[in-house]
Amino acid sequence: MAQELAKNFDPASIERSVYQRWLEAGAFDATPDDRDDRYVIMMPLPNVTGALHMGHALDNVMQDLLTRWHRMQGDNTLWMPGTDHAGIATQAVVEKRLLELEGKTRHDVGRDGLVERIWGWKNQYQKRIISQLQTMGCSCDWKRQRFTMDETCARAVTWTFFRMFDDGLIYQGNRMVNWDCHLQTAVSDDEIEHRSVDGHFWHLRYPVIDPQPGEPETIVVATTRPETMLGDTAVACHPDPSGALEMRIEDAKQRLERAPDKSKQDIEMQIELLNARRQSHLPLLEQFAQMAKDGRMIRLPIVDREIPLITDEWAKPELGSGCVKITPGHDPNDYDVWTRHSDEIDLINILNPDGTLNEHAGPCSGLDRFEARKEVVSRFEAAGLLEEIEARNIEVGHSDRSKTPIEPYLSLQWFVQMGDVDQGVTFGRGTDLEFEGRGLAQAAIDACSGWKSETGRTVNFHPDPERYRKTLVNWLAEKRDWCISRQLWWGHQIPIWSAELEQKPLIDLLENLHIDERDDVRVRFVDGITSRPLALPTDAPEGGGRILVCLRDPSTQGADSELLDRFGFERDPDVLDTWFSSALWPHSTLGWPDPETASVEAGQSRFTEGDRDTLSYYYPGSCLVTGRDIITLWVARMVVMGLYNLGDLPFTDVFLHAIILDGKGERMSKSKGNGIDPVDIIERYGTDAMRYVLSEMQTGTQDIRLPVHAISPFTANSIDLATAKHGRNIFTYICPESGKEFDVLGTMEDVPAAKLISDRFDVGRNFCNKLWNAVRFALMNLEGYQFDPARADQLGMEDRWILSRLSDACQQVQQQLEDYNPSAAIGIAREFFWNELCDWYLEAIKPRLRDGGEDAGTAQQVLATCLDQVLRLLHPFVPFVTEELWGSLREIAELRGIDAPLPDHELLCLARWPAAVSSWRDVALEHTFDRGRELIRTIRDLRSRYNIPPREPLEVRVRTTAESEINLGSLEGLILHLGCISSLTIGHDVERTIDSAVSVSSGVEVFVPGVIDLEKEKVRLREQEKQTEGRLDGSHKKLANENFVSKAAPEVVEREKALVAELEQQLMTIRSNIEALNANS
RNA sequence: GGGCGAUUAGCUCAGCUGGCUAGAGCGCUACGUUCACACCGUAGAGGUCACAGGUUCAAGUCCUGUAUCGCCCA
Repeated sequence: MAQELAKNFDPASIERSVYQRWLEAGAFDATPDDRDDRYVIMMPLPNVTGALHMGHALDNVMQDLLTRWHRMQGDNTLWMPGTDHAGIATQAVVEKRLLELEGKTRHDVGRDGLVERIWGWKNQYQKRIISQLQTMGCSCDWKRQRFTMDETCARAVTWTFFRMFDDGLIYQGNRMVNWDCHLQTAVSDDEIEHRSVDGHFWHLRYPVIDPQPGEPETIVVATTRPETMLGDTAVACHPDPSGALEMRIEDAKQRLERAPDKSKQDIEMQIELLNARRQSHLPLLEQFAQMAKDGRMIRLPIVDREIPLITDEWAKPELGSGCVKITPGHDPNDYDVWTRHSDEIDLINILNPDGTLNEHAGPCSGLDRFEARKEVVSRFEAAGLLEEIEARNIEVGHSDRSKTPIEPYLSLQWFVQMGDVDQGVTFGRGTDLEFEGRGLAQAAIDACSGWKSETGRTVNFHPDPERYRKTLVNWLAEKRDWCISRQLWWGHQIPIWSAELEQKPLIDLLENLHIDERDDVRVRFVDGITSRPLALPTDAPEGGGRILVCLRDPSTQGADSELLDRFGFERDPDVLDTWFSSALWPHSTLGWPDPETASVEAGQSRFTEGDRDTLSYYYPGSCLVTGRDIITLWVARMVVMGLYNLGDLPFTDVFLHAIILDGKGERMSKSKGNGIDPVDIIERYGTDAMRYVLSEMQTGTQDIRLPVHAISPFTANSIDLATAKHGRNIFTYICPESGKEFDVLGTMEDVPAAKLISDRFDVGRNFCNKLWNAVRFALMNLEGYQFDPARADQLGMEDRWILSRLSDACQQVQQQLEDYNPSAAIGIAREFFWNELCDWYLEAIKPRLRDGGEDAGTAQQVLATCLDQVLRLLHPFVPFVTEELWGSLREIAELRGIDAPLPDHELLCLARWPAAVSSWRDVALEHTFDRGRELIRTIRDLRSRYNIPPREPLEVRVRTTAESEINLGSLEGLILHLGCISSLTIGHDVERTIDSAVSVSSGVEVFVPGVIDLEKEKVRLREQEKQTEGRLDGSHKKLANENFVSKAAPEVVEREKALVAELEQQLMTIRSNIEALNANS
């Protein structure tokens, strides 16, 4: 006999060994083989900045769900795990620690020293992350695990860069970037959060040089960043203020017509103001425009620089003085103005990379930008040039990483051209799928807008395709170039060497490189803001100039880099944006560009297997699973890179799951102090409990609220963080019972740390325990069981019913998973398992099992089959408990099935996914069974109402129609047992005895003699009468309405008529029972 | 400012293309521990579906507006 299971499920006692069993069996290993059906998920690689939180848990549980489901369906399934170096984020945390612990900056330890420390950090967190993923039960192929900076991925990065450089898609240019003065790097638009802060609008007065009689002696400009005036190179006014104001007024009038009533007043006010302004300001504005045309100059205070008054449409005549200061070096709009007037005005950079002002800032040089702001203001004030200070709420961009204000900063950066290219772009160069496209962004737009790759693939979002497609397309449609350089030390260093060369050494270099024979070196000559390739030594331009050399694989091209050194070249110190390497993830991990030569670390699976290789077998993949906040970052870039390098899409489906929020509805994150570590949940509730609840919460579009509780380190009680009082800062709280302070981030040394949990996981723990006990029950009752296909002909009513329900459940779970609806899928599985199998079937067969004999054998066989199928059905959601129970079930019931044994496997995770057996489905029988269940519930309700103990045998008489009489009759045994009934009479002619309690439902009257409280009975029946009359009244009205009868669908009308007939019948029955009661009292 | 979404029982959420007497789980109330499970069983109470209009024979579901909240973009 199999070993008896413990009374309660203890997850901790099985999880480790079950996972070990999977690993030892190589159950998750993916190897190319003959199968055509493959399923490939590339993990959206978590970054090594820190440990995973519940958001990652959800993301990975969803991936594991899909992976296990497909693996059980027999697909050749690969789930590729890995981690991301996350350039800026990781460098930032390590630098921060370096400063905190050792008081050093990155410059103290140097580039190599810092990078070495980051590798140390990476190793530590990668280990932690992998351990978290494994604890969660993730069925990844760990033997293919990659890191974005390992050799294979690094090669893919430089090859892609090289190819894009060669295609002219990568260029270097001076651009206004978002500069993080703290981290001293450019950050992308995605890495900025806009915050509304209390700021000021300073109105500064600039003197006009030699004003003509009647002209103003000063011009007022306004700014939120006064220190930028030090970099002003012009003041602009509108060339045609009158026309511009006219246009604004016309515009407002048109808006007024379309506007809803509530905003009409606002717009009318605007028009009034514009009109007023025409009166008050227009003459002056016209004068400014004239002065600009006359070439009037302005004397810029403090730095004492002469700058021109120019006209440009960027100046808004309706705002402020109508004049605007132009700082092309430090404002994107002003930079645009500069591009239009570059022959008239200068461009001055006043900022050092660290946020202090440089030598161009005159007396303010050396000051920090915020000190300089004070200094400038006070100097203006002293000079009597400060017109006004206006308090104002302003939007300031802050770096996501350092949380410091971003400065627009002009610097030399590398870009990928996303927009359309004149000569077009070749996608999938050298592959069978090669095609021409207009540009990178356009190709991605097309890919989710009906375009199909050569292999027939396209991108679809789930579960709300159109909504998220729009999000992506809207973002891509801007076709903004992608700034890929970062001034960091951690990441993929840009494989470019540059130098200024005269013609002669340039020719020498080209000859030495054998440039015309090489496919791994490219040289370009920078020509203004564009560059052109030098393919032959004879291409070298006469005057020489700035030369860029790109190496395809610097790690193996030592000779080339030495040569470049000799010619005075320097390698670009910048590294690539992290997303550049993560965009390649779906193919770099498979060995691209060449699996044959891709490097494999010790213990890892190879990229080639016989004549098959991972790249051609597993690319293109199947599904990307991620949060919707990352559509633009991930999806767009992966699609672009997949198409560019391989000509095909990295995935066809994008499953966008919910975002995890805390009890207050705020996004969960560890750094906010509301983030739960999945491992804490697992320790308390078990992995399966966590997975069950996460799956249940993943509905369609609804974000997930998870009220966060802290476990008090003092009392071990749980404290709701949504209502708890904070301690000395936002990461500490006060334990209400002990009054002591605890910390939720775990970073404060002197304050005890609390674990964070959520009681929403109770549900999952309970479910697993129920499942455990159902199998435990089976183990106790399957003693001596032998499989016998002949029993298929001896099935009882409840046997056929549960098999019918099982078949339906399998079909529906499958459907819901196909629709990316885990919540509905697990809901159906739960409903079947708990409310049908446990609540009804198990209870129904208890007497049969007790009595033994052949009928017990049949019940055993059906029970074993149902549990077998339930374990399979639940496995992708709750893998540990099902795998463990699978072992126990197989031990006691070697063969399971009805008319033939089901396909078996030693490991559940490799067993066949249950298919709905259509011949088991019997809707009519289900209907009859439902009537029986209703009857039993009615009897239980009567017991409850009259306080009859559940086990006291009852005599029950049922009056019903002739048809139901037969149906219910077939369930007699079941009803007797489950209703705990001593005698049951069912018939169309059964009479009510005078002292009977009565219950009336559709077509059935239930009498229980001898337990009556006449008054109670009458009150209840009258209530039911009233309710039924109400419903009947409603239906009558509906049917009396001619429009309803003529316009509604015929089946709706039919249904209504049937309802009326039923309700009328019921009402009659109720009334006759009331009459009988009245007659008796 | 532009775009997208949400608002349904005390709590957390389902409710597809309009046909509903609006569901589930938790919580709550009453009863129940010899016979798998108290992390359980049985029964029950709980909702003018945010608000105001409209379309329709029929609106939780469609349209318009209002309020509140969230996300993305500028």
